Amino acid sequence: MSADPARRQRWLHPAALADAAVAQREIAEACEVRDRIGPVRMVAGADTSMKWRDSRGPIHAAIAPLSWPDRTPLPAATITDIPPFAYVPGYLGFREAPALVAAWERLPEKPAILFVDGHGRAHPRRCGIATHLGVLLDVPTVGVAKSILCGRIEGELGAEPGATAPLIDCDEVVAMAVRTRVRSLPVYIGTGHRVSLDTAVAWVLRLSEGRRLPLTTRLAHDAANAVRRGHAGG
DNA sequence: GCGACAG
DNA sequence: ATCTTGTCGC
Repeated sequence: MSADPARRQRWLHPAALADAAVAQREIAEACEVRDRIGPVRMVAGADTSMKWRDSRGPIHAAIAPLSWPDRTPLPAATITDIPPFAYVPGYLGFREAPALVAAWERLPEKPAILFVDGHGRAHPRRCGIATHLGVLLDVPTVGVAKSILCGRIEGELGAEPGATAPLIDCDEVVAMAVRTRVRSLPVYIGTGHRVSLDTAVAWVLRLSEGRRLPLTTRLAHDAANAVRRGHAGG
């Protein structure tokens, strides 16, 4: 898609953890922080679901599309896969991206922007799962995370919906803490790939609809859970 | 060395 | 991420 097969293989299935860190730095280098988005007639959310305390069991991935601007949910593309290893903070992409890439390939039509559950550049090596997936697919992605992996909020975050405060790591703005709903914890929005930070925040706000998480995330979460519950032993 | 740590 | 029940508020 965006790289030669050998490099792509290392970006998706690194041989060891040390190779994974190298791959993440390469992906971060390939990541584009400026807007490069086509006509938006469809957007989508990406999420995975798994059994409680079974970090090595099967993961169920879903990509849930939504027509734009009418916001009509379209059939989700799903797949069940066995992750290569248990969850390790900082390496989420290697665990979930293979299944999400497979789900993406099952979509009859490709969305213009993909909203991913997790961070974009707000990662120690600037390679959260949103960036990881975006570069692999060469698709515009936005990271929507519910908690911080690294960095700290600069200043005070207002209480009104729409209020923002930068998330800074090593003197670099890596994401925005955004209040999407009154009296709710903030959400951390970041560039995944080919979407600027301002554009990412604007899109999440217009998809929030008075809830903490954007509609795309909610639909993907529901679709992934539905697959898990319909799965043997789910 | 110790604590922190997306999903 | 995940389980489960209840409770509070618009």
